Amino acid sequence: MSQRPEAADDRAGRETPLPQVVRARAREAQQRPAATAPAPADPAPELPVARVLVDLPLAHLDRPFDYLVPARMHDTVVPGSRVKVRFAGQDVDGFVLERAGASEHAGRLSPLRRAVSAEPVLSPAVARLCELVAARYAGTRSDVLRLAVPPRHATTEKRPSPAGDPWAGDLASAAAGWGGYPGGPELLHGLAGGASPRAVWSALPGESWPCLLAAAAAATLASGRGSLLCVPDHRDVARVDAALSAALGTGRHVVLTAEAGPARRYRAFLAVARGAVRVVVGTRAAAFAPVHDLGLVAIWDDGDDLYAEPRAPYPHTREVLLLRADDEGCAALVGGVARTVEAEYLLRTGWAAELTAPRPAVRAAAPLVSVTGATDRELERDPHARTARLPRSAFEGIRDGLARGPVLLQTPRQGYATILACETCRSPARCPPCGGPLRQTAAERPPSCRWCGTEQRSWACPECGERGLRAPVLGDRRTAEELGRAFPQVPVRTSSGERVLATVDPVPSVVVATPGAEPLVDGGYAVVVLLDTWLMLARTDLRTVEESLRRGLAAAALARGEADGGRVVAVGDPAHPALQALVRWDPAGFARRELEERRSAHLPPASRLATLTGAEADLADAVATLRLPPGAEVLGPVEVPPHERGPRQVATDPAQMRLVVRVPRPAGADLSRTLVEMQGVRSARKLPMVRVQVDPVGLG
DNA sequence: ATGACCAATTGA
DNA sequence: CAATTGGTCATG
Repeated sequence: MSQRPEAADDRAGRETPLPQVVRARAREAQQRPAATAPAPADPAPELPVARVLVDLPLAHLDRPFDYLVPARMHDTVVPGSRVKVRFAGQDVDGFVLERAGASEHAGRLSPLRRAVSAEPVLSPAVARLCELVAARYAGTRSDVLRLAVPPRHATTEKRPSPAGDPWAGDLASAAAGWGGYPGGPELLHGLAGGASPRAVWSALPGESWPCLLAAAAAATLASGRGSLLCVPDHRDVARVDAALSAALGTGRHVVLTAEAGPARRYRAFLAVARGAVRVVVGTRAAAFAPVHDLGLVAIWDDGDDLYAEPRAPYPHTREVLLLRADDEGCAALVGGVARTVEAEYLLRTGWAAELTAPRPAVRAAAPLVSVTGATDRELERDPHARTARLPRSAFEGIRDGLARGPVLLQTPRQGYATILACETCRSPARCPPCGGPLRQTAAERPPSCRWCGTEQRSWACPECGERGLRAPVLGDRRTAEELGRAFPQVPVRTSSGERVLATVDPVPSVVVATPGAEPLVDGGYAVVVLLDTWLMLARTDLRTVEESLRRGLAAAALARGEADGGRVVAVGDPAHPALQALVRWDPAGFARRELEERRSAHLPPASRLATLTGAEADLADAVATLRLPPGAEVLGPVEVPPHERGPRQVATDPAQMRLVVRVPRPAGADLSRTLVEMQGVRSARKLPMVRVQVDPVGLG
């Protein structure tokens, strides 16, 4: 520990300069008594070699290293356990991949420094999965391992996991809900019989999908196999948790989320790793859960952006689960009310089968959807509507719905609320120099750009030439206040951000919610109003149209069916394809068209794409060393928009630039391989790293 | 990362 | 000539 200041002194030249070799010897001599070298290794009698994956951030060291297992660690050092080893002069953490009788390595092996515990936290299947994910996303196994294995909690490890009989799934009680889907009962029987079907499931609006997921898990359990169910957030986890308790009884499944806190999280993880439970529900971190005898992976609403992991190498939960299904040969279920283009691609390639209800059943379960334009002329007719800034038909819809039950208003998130738009054509107002959104900061000031701060005194709409601006949406609180004045006889509540309501009572009331925060209501909403959809639909990147439809469908699916009087009013452009898909309740058709567009635009999932981010010179250098497969294109570099940059840039930092590399989908593995190779070379040569993201979610 | 080694470069 | 710097390589 005392070497560091001395080394600094050496560099500062306070001592008489000595030849480097002499200095190194001197330091070594000082170090030897301090570092209590363990007694000369007395290797384990059997399998004395441990293959260890060392936790290092360096791309070129992403491979196993062999160590000698001292005899006293023989029982503790099991495959998948944690160890500490000496590597390049420092103590580092590692996982034991396997024990071996001999090493390929020619040199002498160092002994393991310490066996941390005998708990096999990294199963062979998960170790393979980490390798596959690292390869797919051009990252390192140690980065993926940080996502896959939760931090150790020693106290929890000492306690045994409650062991029950993990088997005996009950198929009969759960089968009912799947009867509404042709192929559904067959899916369940396949799972119960040990088969591994793969399906993209378009759930009916209002479907009690947690029960169907639980039924699938129960069927899989009946075949002696485990299940892994991923859902977007902890509200959904709670619903599936309850459904699993109903289907399996208590103690047969476990909840795995990061929110639970380190002790509870590790406790649940250990129960799975030890095979005490074989059914897991959780959020994106659960995708790596070491479920024994995995028979089924399932993901609900795979278009939710919560599935995009924000830490390197930025894997997507759906892709992790699909890699796993391929590797472990288990069943896969990709379900949702909406359908992502990636799910559509699974159908197109024949990887999965389609599981959809017949058209009449969809019609019967879906609410009646209408679209209304938001013209000021309509607003003027009704003073109440004007106060709430609602089109008249939406206002009337709310009034009509309140006579029959609760009404839901979905408003864009608060972040959207301050963006200005053209008064005439509703195009979002953007800053001419940088393209950032314009906003009004104070009533007396001219509008300014949120990215570069430039004030715009003489803005004119590039679409229609008009000069008028309007603040299109009020925040959800303000909307709620104004609705409260318009409908004083009913309660008005909000659900958004920090205060999300899980449910509301099935009585007349108004609920204002942001996307993803809509409360559930028993029996469904009488009316659902989607406010200002044009605002969300006008955002720049390609994903947002699909995303808007997904959110619209999710809210609309909470309304009663048409036969029960369920109505949905969407405020926006009736000609917009996303709103037409909503009116027809045709998420599959929309996904098909969207996939076709992506294909012709050479965008994922029809192509595989990676972004490289860094200083311009480093990018040029990096891309020059790539061995790109045939058909590859390099686009850019362009400057990274200010709002996407990391926190606080020093003025002297070179501008962050981004370029895009794109290849046909079959060459995706080649692209990832050459990116890994490039990162390895850069890391070994101590060159500045460039950030690599394969198929990033929010491109644009 | 850290450290070792080698070759080219600098300095008196 | 020695000392320094910079690139490359290995780390078990």
